[in-house]
Amino acid sequence: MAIPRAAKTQRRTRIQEEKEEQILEAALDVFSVSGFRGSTIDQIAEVAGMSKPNLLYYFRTKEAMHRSLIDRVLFTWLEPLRAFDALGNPENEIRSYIRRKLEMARDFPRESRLFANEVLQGAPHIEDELKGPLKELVDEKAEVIRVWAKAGKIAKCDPYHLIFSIWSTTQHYADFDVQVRAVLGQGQSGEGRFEDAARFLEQLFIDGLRVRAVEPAS
Amino acid sequence: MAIPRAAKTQRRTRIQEEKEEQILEAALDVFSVSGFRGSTIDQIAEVAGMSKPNLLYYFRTKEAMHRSLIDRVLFTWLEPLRAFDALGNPENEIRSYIRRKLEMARDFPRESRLFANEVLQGAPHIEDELKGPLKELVDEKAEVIRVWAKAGKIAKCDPYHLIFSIWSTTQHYADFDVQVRAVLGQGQSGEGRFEDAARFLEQLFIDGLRVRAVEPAS
DNA sequence: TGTAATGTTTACCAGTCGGTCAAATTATCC
DNA sequence: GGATAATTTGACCGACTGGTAAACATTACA
Repeated sequence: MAIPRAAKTQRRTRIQEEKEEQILEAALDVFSVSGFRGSTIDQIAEVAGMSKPNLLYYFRTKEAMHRSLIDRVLFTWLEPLRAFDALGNPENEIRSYIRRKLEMARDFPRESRLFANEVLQGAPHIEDELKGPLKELVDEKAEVIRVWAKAGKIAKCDPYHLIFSIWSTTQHYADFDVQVRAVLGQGQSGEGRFEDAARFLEQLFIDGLRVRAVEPAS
Repeated sequence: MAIPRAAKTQRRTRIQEEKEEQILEAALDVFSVSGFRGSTIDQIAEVAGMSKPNLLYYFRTKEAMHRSLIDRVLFTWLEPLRAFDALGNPENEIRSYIRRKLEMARDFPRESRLFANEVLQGAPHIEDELKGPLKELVDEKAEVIRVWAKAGKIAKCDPYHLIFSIWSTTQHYADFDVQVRAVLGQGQSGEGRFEDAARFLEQLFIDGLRVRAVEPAS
């Protein structure tokens, strides 16, 4: 009859898969620009090309759409950090991490902005994820870096702030894209800026973390 | 009689000054958290402790309030970059710039988030400022850095991306404060993280930009 | 092919949004 | 103290908000 709201059945219809995909795609468009509060279901419906009640047939509330989107994107988003390998060569690992994060900023800017908006506005919907899975993953990788530093493979440094600085510098090119373009001017607005950024950041972090041959006596 | 909307008289009343101050203070609170679209006049009115029509007596529209806030804050915000001195010692200048930006992130996080929200959402209200005054200032300082690099005082690097990286790493501690706290955990949530960040970033940038004693032959 | 489940839409609701208006209150200045 | 200008407020407006109800259309499947 009428009542069953999408997910009541055990198996998901082809239509359900397609439409939910379509909706989340549109939701990503809208939420990533305006944040949760600033976005409206009508906007998302229009981008998705369907009526508002139809959206609400697949996701009962605006919050459910947002939640669903966050869940789906978060895992992928942490992939580069997860790939950080304790057994690899430190310089290579750091270089790879920077490159991967930068590629994600280039290829998935909406995902980056979705999180940026959320965190910027106090992370009201993802506090648990930050304090749980995210913190655990960072703790684990920070320990790896700490060991590297202790073994003299890279310079002594605070591993947490190292991770923060890689996050911020790379995501900057997605989150603050408008500003970057404005400052670089029309000429540099192709994808070349990502190449330049990669070159600069790799140099900065590799040289910045290289162990000084001779420490000045203190 | 009724009509005169605040600024019609030549001289501004004491009350006008006070109330406008009070309103902008509240507006900063609200806009910096929710962005323009996500904020409501009612919220601002409540924080400011006055009625909505009273707010609209001083600022005709929500947009006018936002505009006014941006204008007032932008100048201050660029102060550290403006202080960047072409005649100073490169290492000292960079170190000072990092420290000043970090202090601003610590002392004026709302201002940082106000801009972050705005830029993140496509900078619909400050596009002109970005392409005009901001770009000009950055161009000027980038030239300074370029000359330093050419003279061998710091490593060869793209000055624009250097500036971007200093912006992003420092402002990260204001804009993504919730995330930083979540990852560092309760223990590190005092102001100590700014000290640690300063130490790390100064090391990273100074060592990362120091001219290599011997360049490997290429 | 029939029919039950699934999918879609129109019309609508109560609450909120930005903003106006006129009346009431307060400050200012002679 | 009174006239005049400045300030403040409650009541209100039309547009928009998230969300619902029920009728209608389509699909899957026996």
